[in-house]
Amino acid sequence: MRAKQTRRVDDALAALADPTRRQMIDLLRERPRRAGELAAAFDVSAPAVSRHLRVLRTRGLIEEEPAPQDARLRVYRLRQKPFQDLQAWLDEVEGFWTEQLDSFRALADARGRSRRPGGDR
Amino acid sequence: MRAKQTRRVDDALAALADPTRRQMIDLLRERPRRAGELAAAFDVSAPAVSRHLRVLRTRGLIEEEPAPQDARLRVYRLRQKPFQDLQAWLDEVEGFWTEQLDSFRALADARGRSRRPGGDR
DNA sequence: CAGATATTTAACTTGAAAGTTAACTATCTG
DNA sequence: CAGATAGTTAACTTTCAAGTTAAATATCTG
Repeated sequence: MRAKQTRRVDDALAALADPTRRQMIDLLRERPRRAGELAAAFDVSAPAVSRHLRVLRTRGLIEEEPAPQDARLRVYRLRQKPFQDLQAWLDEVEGFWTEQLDSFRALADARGRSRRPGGDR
Repeated sequence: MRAKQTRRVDDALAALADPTRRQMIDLLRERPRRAGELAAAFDVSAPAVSRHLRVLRTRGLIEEEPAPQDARLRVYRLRQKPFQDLQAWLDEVEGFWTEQLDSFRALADARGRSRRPGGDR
């Protein structure tokens, strides 16, 4: 039913697992940027940055296009879809609290959260 | 000043990077579960599951408490905060499209998106 | 054309992550 | 108490991600 979506969420999460890539997203969130701009922002070598960008691209989080004025430069920008997918997944997870917590937390609070009169399960 | 929040988002993303852990969240989303229940759901050994749970716990995504009736059992449940933090971060990222894309894309489209025809994407 | 610039690919090293089996701890049950 | 059950920790192996430097590719500039 949602195997493909699940796959995309996993892709996005895998891509975002590395803090450097996470920060790259934060930079690209402000505006599209060239590879060199990003490389300057992080204290790692250019090849390392290049590989991070490749990961982000193959996982679908960003897209690349050559800069119009100078074809040596490559400009990277965010793609929307994976972030939408992530949000959709998080909304599902949030259901845990909106659906269940009402009844559950009411019960938990009622019994003081650490005591154990038989309640759940 | 959101260094601490950034840290938490990185923690959450690191914890969710592994697809097995991602699926564990999906199971815990339905209801709190024991370690053994989760182990049964995944085709890996119990120690492997135990370690995944530890990662999820130390990164703050779940919490553990002994089951009331049988202290051998440990019940794991989702914690809300990291997911809220993630959503907050995603909302920031989404700003890219709502704030900037309007003007940016309008401009890009207006000038034909690049000097070359066709190749794009 | 020669040299500089931007970025990627290649080749390699290293550290950590994830899996395994075996052993340990704690708790329950007859 | 003896044995079973639930789960974790220990010790080890293997795979892989991320970093590095060096070389390659492509494009711009004088």
